[in-house]
Amino acid sequence: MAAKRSGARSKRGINERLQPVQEPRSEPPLSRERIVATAVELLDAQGVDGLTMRRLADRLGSGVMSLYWHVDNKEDVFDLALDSVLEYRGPPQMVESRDWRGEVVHMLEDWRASMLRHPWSASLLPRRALGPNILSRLELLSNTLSRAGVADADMNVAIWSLWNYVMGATITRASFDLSDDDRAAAQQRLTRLSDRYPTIERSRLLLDNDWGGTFRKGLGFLLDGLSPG
Amino acid sequence: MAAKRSGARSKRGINERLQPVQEPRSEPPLSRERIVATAVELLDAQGVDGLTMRRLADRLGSGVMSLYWHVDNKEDVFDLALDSVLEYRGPPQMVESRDWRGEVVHMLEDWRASMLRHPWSASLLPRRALGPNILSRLELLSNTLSRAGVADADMNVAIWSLWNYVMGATITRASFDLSDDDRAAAQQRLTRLSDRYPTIERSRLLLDNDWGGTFRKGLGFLLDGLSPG
DNA sequence: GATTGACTCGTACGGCGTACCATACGAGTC
DNA sequence: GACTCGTATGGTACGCCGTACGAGTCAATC
Repeated sequence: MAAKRSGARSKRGINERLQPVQEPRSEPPLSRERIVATAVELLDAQGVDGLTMRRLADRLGSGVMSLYWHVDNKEDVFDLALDSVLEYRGPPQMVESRDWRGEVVHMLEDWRASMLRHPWSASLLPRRALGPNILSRLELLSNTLSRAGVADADMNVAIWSLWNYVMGATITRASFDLSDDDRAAAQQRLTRLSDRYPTIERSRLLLDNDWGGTFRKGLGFLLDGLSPG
Repeated sequence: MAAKRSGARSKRGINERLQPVQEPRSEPPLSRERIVATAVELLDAQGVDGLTMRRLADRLGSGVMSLYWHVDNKEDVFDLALDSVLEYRGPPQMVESRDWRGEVVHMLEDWRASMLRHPWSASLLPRRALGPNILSRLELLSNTLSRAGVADADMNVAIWSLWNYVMGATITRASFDLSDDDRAAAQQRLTRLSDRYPTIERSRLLLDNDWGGTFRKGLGFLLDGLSPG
């Protein structure tokens, strides 16, 4: 049952006369854009499992089945929400910089940041198709690498390597985002088994939570390997 | 009523099921192991969404609620199935080889292969905890890199970089495993938009389906970047 | 025989995605 | 005004889901 009747919905009006003052009351009409925006809100607030068509409709003040006029099904909602979150606006100063490495790093860090701002996107991406915003990023990447002198023969490998790295890092980060307590507990569990896993115990692998720094440093290593010089 | 770890069910009669033609009918008793094995079967056959507790029970010839004696809940089943699929037996000849690079490549390729043999595992891993088999692999990796001369300060970055790479590659591969037709259609769609994405169109990024080769080559680049020499 | 603990499972509940269908409304046509 | 028709909304219902609850079975032990 639709939660609230604010009264705005009832005919009530004494006169139907058109009113020049825009009537702002009742919800704006449904639209694909509004549905997607609300879905992102809901996903941000409640995570992947928190998005249900019923809740989405509630938040929109509409009936559940009305959604299906604008979207095909729930999968569709996921696809749209995901792509909507991955738009890229380019580096701050679009100077024709010769700093290809900086450009690549900026775009990939932004990519990661965009996904981490909406952690559900990381776990969603693996099952989704390539939307326009993702393709744009790949295009930009390809372009920059080309200008950087990566050989055509290595281009696809380079792109996929960077893609893999970003995806792996982001998905990992998003899913292992434990509280400090959890992390400490995990490392402690590890310590208890330290005869089994002495090396990773020693390096405190699970305690290290400088995700950003680790990401940047590892990306540097990968670019070292990829760049010709 | 949490299910207890009951180790000792072997108390059972020394022999009771001895030779006579095995009674074809009645199922063997439920057990954690049997549940996990059947869950893997079901996941292989029907994918993540295909696994339901009802179907699992059906396949086991038991009632649904009986499962809950042996596992906590459905999440638990996922965790167990995932870890069960990631066991690693080490390189073929456990020679004390000086070929650290070969060892790393072997383990990571095996990792990828194990997950691709059960494609659901790729989309599952991101949300799961680190099971013993995963930790073993990390331990081995850490060990090998250490012997290879990777500095302690870089160790965690190196491990996570390789982890990221493998995860990204595997998840991507598992989810983009389109048919040839699909792939051609995707590339065609891209061609239609070739003014928008000229560079990736030209490199035929989506048509390249030598996933294994790309994986190996990119891994090589990453190791180049990681290795001191 | 009674008790106990390990194990099995039927029933039921609340929630899900969505198919189907009735409805409402504005615009075009006669 | 009466009519269709495309667009949009949403109530009801169906079948499936995970799992809480509690009753039932059976062997081992007293």
